[in-house]
Amino acid sequence: MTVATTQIGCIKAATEILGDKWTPQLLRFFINEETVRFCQIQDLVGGINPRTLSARLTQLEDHDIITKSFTSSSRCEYQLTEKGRDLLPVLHSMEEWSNKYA
Amino acid sequence: MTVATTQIGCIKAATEILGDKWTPQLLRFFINEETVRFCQIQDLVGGINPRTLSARLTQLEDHDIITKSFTSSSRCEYQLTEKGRDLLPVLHSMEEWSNKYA
DNA sequence: TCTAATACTATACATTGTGTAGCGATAATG
DNA sequence: CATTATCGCTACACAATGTATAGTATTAGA
Repeated sequence: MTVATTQIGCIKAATEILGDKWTPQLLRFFINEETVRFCQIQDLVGGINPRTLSARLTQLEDHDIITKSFTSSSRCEYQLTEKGRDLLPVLHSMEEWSNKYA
Repeated sequence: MTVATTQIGCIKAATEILGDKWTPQLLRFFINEETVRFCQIQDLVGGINPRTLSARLTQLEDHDIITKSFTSSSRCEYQLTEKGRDLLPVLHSMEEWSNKYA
């Protein structure tokens, strides 16, 4: 009982990130591509609203899961932090489950 | 590129389940308690809307992740299927990440 | 029989996500 | 150097989703 409550609290941080629509898919791209640009994601993911994408990237930055670096005064690219790369095992286990039951 | 697209598609099944608000928390309870009742979840999770809970349970049933069995004509309990138990590794990896960065 | 719990549903509202358009700035092309 | 395309977003109105609160029929327990 107490155990249960404790463990549920502990999953929350991950669900707050991965629970948002598109976020797991986005992170997948980061893992495959190392550095990613805004419009690259738009093209690859297909169907994501730029406003939503913008919100996700900002949120991921705020949580230190990705970093934004400018390649010129107006163009930028994003890449995973260590914290972000640590999500890889989660994404892998999701992939395994998905493959088994797709 | 082609690889990326393939892999993203593969994560989708898991995100469709775990991406909905509350669902990972719910599943956590199933794992700890084996069989769970509607109001038990309401109490344990705290704050989940019964309408939302109802929708989640129906969805999980539709995806063969839980089964519903009646203990009387109007009372029932839910439990994980094998497919549902296979989500345990995902939840564990989410827990690990959460613990590391909470 | 009375009370409390179970497993929900109903309604109105708040929050979140979407489609489409567009904008200022920069990079590529001719 | 002028034109065109691309980049990284924002704005708007709308659709979908989740929430607070209340309520319902049934039933288990005292």
